[in-house]
Amino acid sequence: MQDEKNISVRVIKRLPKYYRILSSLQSDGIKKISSTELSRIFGSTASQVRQDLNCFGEFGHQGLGYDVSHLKDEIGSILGIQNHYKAILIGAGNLGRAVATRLNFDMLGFTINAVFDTDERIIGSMIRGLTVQDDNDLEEYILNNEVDVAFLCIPEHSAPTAVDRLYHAGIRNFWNFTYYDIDKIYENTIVEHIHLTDSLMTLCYNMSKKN
Amino acid sequence: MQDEKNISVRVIKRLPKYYRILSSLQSDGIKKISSTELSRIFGSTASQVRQDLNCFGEFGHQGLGYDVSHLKDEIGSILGIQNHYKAILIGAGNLGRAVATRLNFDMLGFTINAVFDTDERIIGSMIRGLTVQDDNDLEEYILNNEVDVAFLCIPEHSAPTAVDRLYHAGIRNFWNFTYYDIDKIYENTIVEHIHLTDSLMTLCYNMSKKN
DNA sequence: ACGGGTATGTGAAATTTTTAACACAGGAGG
DNA sequence: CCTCCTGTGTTAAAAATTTCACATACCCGT
Repeated sequence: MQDEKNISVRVIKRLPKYYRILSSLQSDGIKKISSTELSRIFGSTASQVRQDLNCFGEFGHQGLGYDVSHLKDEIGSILGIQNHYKAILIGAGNLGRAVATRLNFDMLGFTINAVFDTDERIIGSMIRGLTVQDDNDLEEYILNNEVDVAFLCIPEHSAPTAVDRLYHAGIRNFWNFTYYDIDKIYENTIVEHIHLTDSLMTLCYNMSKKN
Repeated sequence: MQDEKNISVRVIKRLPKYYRILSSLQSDGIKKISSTELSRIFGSTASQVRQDLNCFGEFGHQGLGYDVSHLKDEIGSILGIQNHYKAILIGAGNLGRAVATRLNFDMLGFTINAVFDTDERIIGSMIRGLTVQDDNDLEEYILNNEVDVAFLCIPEHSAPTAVDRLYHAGIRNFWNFTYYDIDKIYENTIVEHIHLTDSLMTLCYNMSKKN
């Protein structure tokens, strides 16, 4: 691919939204779109759209705009969703189940191949066609199966122990719903966070400011 | 409070993390902290910490640092967590239950006062001491009870209808787990999003880049 | 009471990010 | 085949954000 060194985090964070919008346009049967129109849907400026896309190559046709389908595929490719990384879900409580059932992973570059929990009442039950396994069997599973990433849907207090086990079993990539600062503690990890309470506090601020 | 006009979104988004860190320090019995030490925990620079805090006033003591407890309270006050906004939860599936049970709302400026769902198998069941109500009774509830904000934990396709009903019943603030662009469509709304797939795609990108 | 050491508050510089401006490629129409 | 028009790619300016640097305030020990 192009030289990927100088792409800012800011641009990367916008790519999924472009991808989402383009998918939607594609479903609606729209073939072409201009940066102006795309920026209107996105909620930004045409300049920014062109600037963003040009980080990765020239995808448009002058005087004509962008081919929706092609641009979607290009962005998908930049994001790496063709990879189908193998994930395991740690924690099969409400959050774990919500994550597993809500997202269409096949379209997102991931597949969940196993689910683990410590709660004996949950172990053995089914989630999306997978049997919830005993947390004690985690290391053995990782040893015998390729695992690229762990989705951490466990309570806050379980995070340190769980991460330590996962890390020592060789896992380096995490989708983390807890506030435990993995990449501060362990070398060479890639971590993406979902911070629910941070989001809620931001909402709180905005509501308070309004009144 | 101070003049709150020129505070950037960037600064606001960092406040919850400061609050979280300070709470943790307080639990550990730490009374004072310097901007340098705080920045180390946060993962930023001492300058940024001081710059951020000075947006809202002078909370530190020169040569001494910041009083953990006092600073925490100040930031909490800026975020408005003393407000205890009245929330209703729309959708009592896995995600709704996860949100309701996982977060300690009392410490976050919110209380969930009612839960609604459309699924007859779920209606009548309990979540955190609340009985899940029939979605059809939504408007009546809002008419008779003060409601500040709705937490949208419903499937993607239900969002347009649900938001339309909520908006017309008078709700203007949303914590939105769907991709439905409320503030693009309805005037005068405050919306905070949790975009799960966007986060996952960012993770995908970072993993792909690494290899 | 006084001097040394520490860490804030702050204004200015450096950097990053966004926006504006425009030359020009490519298609459509005459 | 030529001209007009649309909308990209790109360079330059503007705005925002982060970092630097330092004067100054305050505590502490002597």
